[in-house]
Amino acid sequence: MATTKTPDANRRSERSRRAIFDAALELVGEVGYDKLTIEGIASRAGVGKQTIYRWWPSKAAVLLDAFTADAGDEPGWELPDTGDLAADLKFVLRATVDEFNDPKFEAPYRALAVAGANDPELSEQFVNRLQDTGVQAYVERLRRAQEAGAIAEHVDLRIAAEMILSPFSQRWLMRTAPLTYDFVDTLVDLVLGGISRR
Amino acid sequence: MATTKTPDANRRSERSRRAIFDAALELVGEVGYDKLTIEGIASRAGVGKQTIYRWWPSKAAVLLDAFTADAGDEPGWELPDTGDLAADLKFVLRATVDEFNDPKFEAPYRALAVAGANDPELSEQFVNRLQDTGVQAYVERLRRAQEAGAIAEHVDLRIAAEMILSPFSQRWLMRTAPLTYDFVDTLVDLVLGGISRR
Amino acid sequence: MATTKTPDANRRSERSRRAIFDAALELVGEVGYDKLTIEGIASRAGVGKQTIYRWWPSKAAVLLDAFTADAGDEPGWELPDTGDLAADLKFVLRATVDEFNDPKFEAPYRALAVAGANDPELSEQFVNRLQDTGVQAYVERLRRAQEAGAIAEHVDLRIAAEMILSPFSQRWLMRTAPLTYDFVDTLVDLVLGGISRR
Amino acid sequence: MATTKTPDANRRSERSRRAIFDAALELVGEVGYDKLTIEGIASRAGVGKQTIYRWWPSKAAVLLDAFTADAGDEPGWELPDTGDLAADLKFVLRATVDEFNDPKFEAPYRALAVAGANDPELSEQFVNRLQDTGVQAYVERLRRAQEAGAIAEHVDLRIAAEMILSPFSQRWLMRTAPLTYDFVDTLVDLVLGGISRR
DNA sequence: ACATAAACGAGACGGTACGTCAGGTCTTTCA
DNA sequence: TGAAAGACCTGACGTACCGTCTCGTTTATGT
Repeated sequence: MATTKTPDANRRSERSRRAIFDAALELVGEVGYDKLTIEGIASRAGVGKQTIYRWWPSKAAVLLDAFTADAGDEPGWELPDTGDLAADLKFVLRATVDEFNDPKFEAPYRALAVAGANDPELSEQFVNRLQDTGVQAYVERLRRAQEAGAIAEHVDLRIAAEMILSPFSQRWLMRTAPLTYDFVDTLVDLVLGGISRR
Repeated sequence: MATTKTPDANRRSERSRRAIFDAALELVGEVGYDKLTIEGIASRAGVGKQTIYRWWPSKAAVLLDAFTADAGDEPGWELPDTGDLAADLKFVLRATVDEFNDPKFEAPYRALAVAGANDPELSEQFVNRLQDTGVQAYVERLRRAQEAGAIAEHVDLRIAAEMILSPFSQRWLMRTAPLTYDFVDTLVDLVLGGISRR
Repeated sequence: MATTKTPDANRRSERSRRAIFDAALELVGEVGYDKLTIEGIASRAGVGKQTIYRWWPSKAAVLLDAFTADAGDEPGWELPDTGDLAADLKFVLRATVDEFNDPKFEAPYRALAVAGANDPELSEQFVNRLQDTGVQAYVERLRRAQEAGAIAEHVDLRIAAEMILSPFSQRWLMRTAPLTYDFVDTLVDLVLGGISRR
Repeated sequence: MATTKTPDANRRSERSRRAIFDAALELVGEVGYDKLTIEGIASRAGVGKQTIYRWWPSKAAVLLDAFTADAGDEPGWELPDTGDLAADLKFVLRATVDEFNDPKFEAPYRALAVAGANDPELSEQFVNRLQDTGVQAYVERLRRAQEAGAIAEHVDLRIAAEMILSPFSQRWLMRTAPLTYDFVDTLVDLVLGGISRR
């Protein structure tokens, strides 16, 4: 049956799991991802190193679990639909601006984005568990707008969502410019209206 | 007399500098950024470790110099201007698709993008020396289009450029989807025309 | 009511005890004493670690029991007495040469000798249960020879026994020289006759 | 030429070497050989672990070097020769009794004897560098006595020396009985005269 | 015959030390 | 005096076992 050394999850210590998550999130905020170490997490959590290695393959995996356990991103998340697409998008994006400017959120999320860029396997998990849910919610809202006739039929909604979200993510990840309400408002307007003169 | 420890750049060995760049680029392609080490570079380059530490503060800095020395991105780079904005953008973006799909280019560029995300100081250099030149070229082309009346006056051209480039970068960096000619063509059309029904 | 945690020896599993002994003796032969581990014994014996810790305080104690259970050295062991002291001693020592050159015997016995040298408590048990019986048998045989007038009255028989046995043990333990029939024959003659010229 | 990674002994730090020896000898006295660790030595010596691993293959090797560097046993060591063999032997053995009863000496020497018993390679070095010099000195003294006619010609002097030294070593190593002046005096008399009644 | 309590197998746990790798500093030797 | 070589201290890696501590599951009475 090829189980090959899988530890018994039933006997797992919930207390340790929580302590490891807390320690990981604290430490990544304090020292940054590069200086985050398994030993440091174990020590802060009051846990043996082996208890971490038993359940996770890398510090990135620990952090990913810690982050999702914490910020649990309920899967069925949805954007509001007041009928006014631009307003709805701006509303949600402004909230996201606040979230991404929160230091509690920033350190682990940036660390995961970065670790993912180097490790395709982790990247997939990161994207699936954290980014895609967000993108899907946008695509869904755009789909309803398209059905209501507000968006042209030929438009690829996935790409449309990326036109909104990627400039946002990119600015944040690369720190090329601050994330402001103005920025997202302008972005939404340009995406909806296009840049060409009519 | 306040130089305090700055080595004399005149006496610097050009041979060593080149060897270090070559070794760094080779190795990052072979083992990836995480497993790239100063010792490895020094050994491959036939150089003492100190020779690296004397001139660069980190492996990221070495790589950045190596990459820019190699792919030198001449600063006065410009987009073509045939009068057809959409065609010009698509032309350049298709070339960029090919470039980003080239393994030679991918490893170091991704490494730098990632290292930058965690290190604001490096990030600034990376952005200034590699990304901004690209964005500026786009902004410049868009400005000419705006002057020619093809783009509405109120449009923030920087954000417009990001609407094109960020979805592209993001897909590549996060590997969320392959970079294709179709994708960039669609992207250009949507950015120019907007997604709303007229 | 001061029993505090003594396990009930009646309920003890004989099957496990045997399996542990077998595993310990096998493993000490295969990997040596230093690399002998409690976990290894438990695993080889198909036994929980706790079952070992319940009954023995250390791997040395397990090995000591395993060895004595196996090579049980009946306590009332005696040297032959044909009337010819030298011949009797040589006969027994030659048999002992063979025994000590048997690999089955060597690994655990050496391990115990060594472990004992570092651990006085264990040493006592080892000496009492394995070595003293041997020495006593020699002393006994010498005593009879002394009573028969073959050995001078003033001789300390314990020391006399050690003069025979210690060079033997020492050569074996330190591997300073091979154990041969010649060696023990010569030894017996020298001990009996002394080295001085008459 | 097959040098395979041998470090350059010229550049070696004498300060570190000494500190390691001191730490090893101190620690083996304080905690015993089993609980002596490379990490402990490194830490006590204020030295990196790698500096130990660079120069020695095991804690036993460190201890052996430390002990011989300290108690340097000048190779040309000789027993006194007053013409009275018994007196000379007793004199030297009484001094050795004192030495072996000195706690400073005991811990490392016992540790080495024991480690050697389990590791043939180490054993050889231990025997060559510490034990053989002693035995040789005895053999030498006995040889002179033999030449002077005090010892029978047929006597194997190596075995004669072992008859004196092995009971001594054995008692000490196994703690079977205390080392006293009386013991060594008796031993010498019995070895010289034999135990048989004349 | 059955209840019950102990020993049992299994193995997760907090730890310690292992032996290795690389970081960044310092020193020696050479051209 | 810059550079090669590489020893040094430091600290994290991932692994192996330690001895303790639950978990169900036998097993062996003792009522």
